Amino acid sequence: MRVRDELKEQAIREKAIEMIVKVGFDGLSMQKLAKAANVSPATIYLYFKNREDLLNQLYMTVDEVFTDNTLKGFDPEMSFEDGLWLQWKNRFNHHVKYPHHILFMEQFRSSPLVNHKDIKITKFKAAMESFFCNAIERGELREFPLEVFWAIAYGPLYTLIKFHMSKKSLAGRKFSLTEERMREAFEVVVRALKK
Amino acid sequence: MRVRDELKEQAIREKAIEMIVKVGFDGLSMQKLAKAANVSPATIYLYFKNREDLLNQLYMTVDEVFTDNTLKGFDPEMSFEDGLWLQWKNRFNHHVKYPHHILFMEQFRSSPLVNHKDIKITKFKAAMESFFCNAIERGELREFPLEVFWAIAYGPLYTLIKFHMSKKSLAGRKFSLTEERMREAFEVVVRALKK
DNA sequence: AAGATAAATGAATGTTCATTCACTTATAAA
DNA sequence: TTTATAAGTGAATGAACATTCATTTATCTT
Repeated sequence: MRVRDELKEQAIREKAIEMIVKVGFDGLSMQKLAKAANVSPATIYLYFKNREDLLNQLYMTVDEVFTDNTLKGFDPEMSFEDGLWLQWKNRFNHHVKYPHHILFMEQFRSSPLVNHKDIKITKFKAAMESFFCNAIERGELREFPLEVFWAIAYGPLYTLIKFHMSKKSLAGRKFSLTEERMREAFEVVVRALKK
Repeated sequence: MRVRDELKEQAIREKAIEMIVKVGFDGLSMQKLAKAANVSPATIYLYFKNREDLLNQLYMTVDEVFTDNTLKGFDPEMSFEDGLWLQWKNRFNHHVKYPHHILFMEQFRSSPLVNHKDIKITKFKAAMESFFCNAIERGELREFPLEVFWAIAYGPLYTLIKFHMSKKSLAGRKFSLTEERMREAFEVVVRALKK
């Protein structure tokens, strides 16, 4: 029996994300992907039921890596300040390590294809929610709806990450998100949220 | 000479945005669009050079409407608190009035097609930058890089708008962004940014 | 070494796509 | 009315698409 070549599947997955980021969902064709991954078009169909399945599987994998990286060293019982700072660092590091992923995720999420099962997301969401709730119960935080917290706690970070990733600059010079600047913004955010 | 029927162009534009939001860039075909707009495929090509031109024109129009709505009543000389609050209200109202637009914009921006000329954007960016700089010169604000300000000033608003637009809920109940909640978040943000 | 099995393939299939073209229709000017 | 002109059309075109299939190839078991 011939054995499965895992490198082939890897190549397909990687090239697919690369292509989607470069040329959009619109531009991703199975034949071009096959060529880019050095594989026959038919081979793709050994690993993925069809184009939609490929896209969904990519999304699920990318999301899993994100969850793993984000929860690294994290515990919902941490103090609010420590936990949120760890989240900021984890998320920043993740997006720097996998620069393609954030673009892919954004495209995927803003496209109406999303149909994926929420296996890990639930675990992730649960950890985040219990983190916030613990902090509120401990009386560390001013009382807001969860969404308002979430927005103030993470909104700025993602806007900063976008600036960091972007080739363009807001004012004349290109913005680079150092840990120092991140800390600066973080302290403003935490001071605003804490009691 | 036969006269141009502006309703036809309008129909094409509206249906295109509708379709893109519903079915993604991927799913938008010229023939389906023609059918949806009650028009011959060839008619589309009277108003738009080709598919790409159609998409770019849509983007430019949508962006122009956004700029107009956002700058309504706005003056870069306003006090920081008044100006930012007006921005929050303007942007929120805009996105509620044109719920398709934000999804379309997001898809467009996260797709690698963007190629549009920056005519109005420049005017818009200039207004925003001078607004921030004025506030800093007047000594109203703590001194941060522009991007850090921007991130703290708008990041939370957009996260809130996304929650408001989303069908899904973060905790059990669906979140609705009332002016009261917006004001609540706004005050936290302003307090964090002001000297 | 032979046989069995699943991986891998290139070429083929039928479909859908963006775009064009020869033609018809409506209207402004004469 | 007639004529000129541009709007509007349905059908056609060739390219590109997702997917399948008859074969070939590699590797495990015996």
